[in-house]
Amino acid sequence: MKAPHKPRCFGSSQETSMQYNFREIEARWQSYWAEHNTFKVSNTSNKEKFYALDMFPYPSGAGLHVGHPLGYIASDIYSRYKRHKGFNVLHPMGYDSFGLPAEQYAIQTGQHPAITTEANIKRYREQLDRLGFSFDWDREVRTSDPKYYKWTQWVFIQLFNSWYDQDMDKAQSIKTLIERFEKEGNTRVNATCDPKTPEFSASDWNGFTEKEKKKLLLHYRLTYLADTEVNWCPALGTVLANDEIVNGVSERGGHPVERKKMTQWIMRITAYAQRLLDGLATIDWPQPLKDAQTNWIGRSVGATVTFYTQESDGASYPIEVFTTRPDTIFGASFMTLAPEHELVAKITTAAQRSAVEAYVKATAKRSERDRLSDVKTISGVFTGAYAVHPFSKESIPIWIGDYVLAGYGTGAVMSVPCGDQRDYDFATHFNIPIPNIFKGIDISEEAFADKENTVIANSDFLDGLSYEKAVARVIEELEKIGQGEGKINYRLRDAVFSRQRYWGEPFPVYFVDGTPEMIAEEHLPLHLPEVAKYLPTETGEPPLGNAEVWAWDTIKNSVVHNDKIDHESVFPLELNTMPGWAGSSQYFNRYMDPHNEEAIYSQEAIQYWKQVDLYIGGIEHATGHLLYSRFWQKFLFDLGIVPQEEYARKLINQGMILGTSAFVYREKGSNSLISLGLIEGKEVDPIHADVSLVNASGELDIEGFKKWRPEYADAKFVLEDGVYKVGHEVEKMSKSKYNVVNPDEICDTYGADSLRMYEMFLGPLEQAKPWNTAGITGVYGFLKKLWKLYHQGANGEFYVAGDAPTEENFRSLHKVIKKVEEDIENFSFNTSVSTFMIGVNELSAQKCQSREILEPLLITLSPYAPHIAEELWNKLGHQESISYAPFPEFKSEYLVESTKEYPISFNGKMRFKLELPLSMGPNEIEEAVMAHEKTQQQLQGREPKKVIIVPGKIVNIVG
RNA sequence: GCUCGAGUGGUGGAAUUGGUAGACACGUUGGACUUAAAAUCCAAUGGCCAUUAUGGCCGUGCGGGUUCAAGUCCCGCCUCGAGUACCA
Repeated sequence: MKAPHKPRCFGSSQETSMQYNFREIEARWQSYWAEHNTFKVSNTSNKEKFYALDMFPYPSGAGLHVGHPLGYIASDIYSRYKRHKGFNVLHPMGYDSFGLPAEQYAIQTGQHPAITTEANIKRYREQLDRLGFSFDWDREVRTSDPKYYKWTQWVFIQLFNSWYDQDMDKAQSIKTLIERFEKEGNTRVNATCDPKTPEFSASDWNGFTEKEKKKLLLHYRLTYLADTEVNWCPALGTVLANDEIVNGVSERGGHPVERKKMTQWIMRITAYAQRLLDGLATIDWPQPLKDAQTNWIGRSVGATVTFYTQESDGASYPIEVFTTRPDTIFGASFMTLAPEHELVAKITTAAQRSAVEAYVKATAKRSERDRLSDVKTISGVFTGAYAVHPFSKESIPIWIGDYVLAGYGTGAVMSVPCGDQRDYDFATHFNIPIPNIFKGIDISEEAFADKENTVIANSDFLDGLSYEKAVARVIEELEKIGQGEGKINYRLRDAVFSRQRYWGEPFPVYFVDGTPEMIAEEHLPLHLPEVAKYLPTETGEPPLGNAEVWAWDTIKNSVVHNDKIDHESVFPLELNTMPGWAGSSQYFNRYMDPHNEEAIYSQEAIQYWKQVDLYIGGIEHATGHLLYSRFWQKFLFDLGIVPQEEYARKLINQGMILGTSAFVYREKGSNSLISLGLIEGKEVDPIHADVSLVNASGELDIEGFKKWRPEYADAKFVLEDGVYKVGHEVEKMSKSKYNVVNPDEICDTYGADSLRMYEMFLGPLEQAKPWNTAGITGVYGFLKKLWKLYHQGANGEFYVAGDAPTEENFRSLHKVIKKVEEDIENFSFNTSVSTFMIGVNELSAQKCQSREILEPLLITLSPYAPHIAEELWNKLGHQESISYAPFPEFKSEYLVESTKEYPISFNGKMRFKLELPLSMGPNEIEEAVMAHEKTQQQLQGREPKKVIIVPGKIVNIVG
């Protein structure tokens, strides 16, 4: 046996204070902050408040990868900066801890989702703690905590007890509605309600049974029960929202989705459509996000028009249509109904009946997905019925076609083939006439849909009018004959709020004789019960149907065991649970007063914090959480319990950090893996290789790969230059793509400060950018350099010089202060990291070890690299944390730098270079340049121009 | 199809809003230190030409335009990415 090797590296085994020992420093300051409650924040302070919020995470079992903390780092830098600027900063964190993965895991293993969730949260917390965030953990919330979901249930009850008064344009207590019904019925009530609500008088109302009244009130409540066609996913055993479906399959798992009728709780978000739209103008959110919400709400202005069917057997039915082009009404040569339209069966003639029925059946069979993917094929069938044109009184045929959607507008359209391409294609296909109502426009090839250049013709009283005038005129005429009115239509649908899942908030609802009742507020929360299994029951009821303890005793006001029901006042509870967005729709307000058991939050707390000043999170929530939470906030505003109608003043969407995946290439039909350079001309399948098995030059650790993937243990590796080279591709960072980089490992190797700075350095916050571990050595080197600059001697003792810094030292420092402050204010964190590197390089070259320079430099640096800043701050003799030290003020006198040459240009198409002494200040330069300019201008007989000096830059001349 | 966003070295990206394009970093190359490696430090690094230094020309997806001056503004294209999808 040989003697054991000497240690490879002397430096690391003999650590002195010379080394930048980030592991020890970071661990020490993290526990210091925790012990001293450094970031605990009070609701009473003389300071100005600032609220910086992150989208709270779902604690998944995979833990954090380096992409997750990007937004948290940015908000933490901003929070720390604001503390230095003297603000009282609320910077909380919590967990969106209800969700499907924990439930799926429970189904597979039988382990309660709460246990999984708890374990995941613990791991998340450990990972977050290592990054040195300045969260106030005393304010942590978890959506799955009964103390929290009590208030989610509470908001639900408030929604149930409210209706939307369009005259007041706000939500009102349902009691006010009942009073009006008792006095005057519903004919004069202008509410957002079910369009199929019948009209009734006061005496009608007073004559209704309690059950009938309750049923009618559901037409008005802001959350209501209704039978709806929903997206049912058999594999997950649950209903999905539209935004949980991607390309016709479930977002999670990719399972097929079908249509199914179910009784569901629904949120009447459509009541707030206009306010959700208007509010966007008042908030500083990214334009693409605003656009996404605007499109989602989909406001369109037009008119409703009622056509009556031609009388047959003494019956004539009204068909209401919505159109954005009422001006083209004289061009309507047919009508089209959605196949699901309720009048289809009534108006179809005997001769057409079999054809129509066959068509309706055929379309019902086609899944939503087929219908969407096959938009080119034109299909439809004639009903045999005719409608009477409201003005020309001509008969126009009524067709059905699947290009008309039952779910939008009224499910029926007046078809104007000359003005709409879909109507045009339909008319051409079925040989329906295409009358032209546009002056001087050729419609022989395609429809003319341009509003701007429209002059109406062949249209009776609309002839010669422009689009705008014609619209106004035709609406006037329609109202005269009672067959239509101006109308604004929204694409936004009411949001289904029920999920057939276990791991979510239970509804505080029980049923008496089939009608829903709310559990009294003082008995909240209604706890999630234990169940034997997490799947739907044999009878197809949601998982809560498996609970033994699951009915509400109205006498004792408590949940009872099903088998202990011994009197008649025990009623079944709602078995659905709330969707993921329930808990996330008000958590930002709860952080203001998270332990309050009397109220959702105290008025003192919300009046102090008011609203979020900075919200950072991903754009993927544009039409989900970020829309629903605005809806809840507006509702809570109507109730008078929040002071702001919009909860987040400014929002930033951080871009995703992408992973770099590695691939090996297997030749088709063989078990040989071919190196990247040799695959050309061969048919190969790319196979993901774990990125940890690849070195910086893209060479694969073959033995490691064989161990990791035993099925390739016997594979033949075809090498180039003696090594196996992998291919690379940038993809979303994900466990399944084996490209995940763990922040813990980065912290071990380079430290949290390096990780924080590097994540910022990678690129602009809003932009997607690939992770590259190799690049972190840049910022790591910077921190080491800074450390070394203030340590000297054989043992590397901490050292600062007491003597006054030079002008040059100050210049370097103040450049950093100015730029970093500007960059933080503009959220350009990437460029400020460069600024630090330049600054420290300069100071290092100047051999500046001055205390007077180091102190302000550390405060400037501390938002980015809090641990090293805190350590050096402490070595300077400060007893208090650096976190609240005032941000240094930048002094402009240090920034005046004169360059030697000033190119001067002006209209004479000439260019001069002026030599000026370096010592000149801006005023002197301006004078000198003006004097020069004057001479030149006068030589050419022109008026002199104003000269603007930009310090350190070129001379500007403005006319 | 529609809406939005983006195209700058080998790579990630700077450019104070029209004013010396390529800051800073990675990577690469060369050098110093070392038995060697690591670490550290120094130098070079958009392309082409010239070279004794000074230098010259081209260059921000493509084609035009405005301007003394354009990565930046205007017009017309091309490519890529994201979202949305028969919305009457």
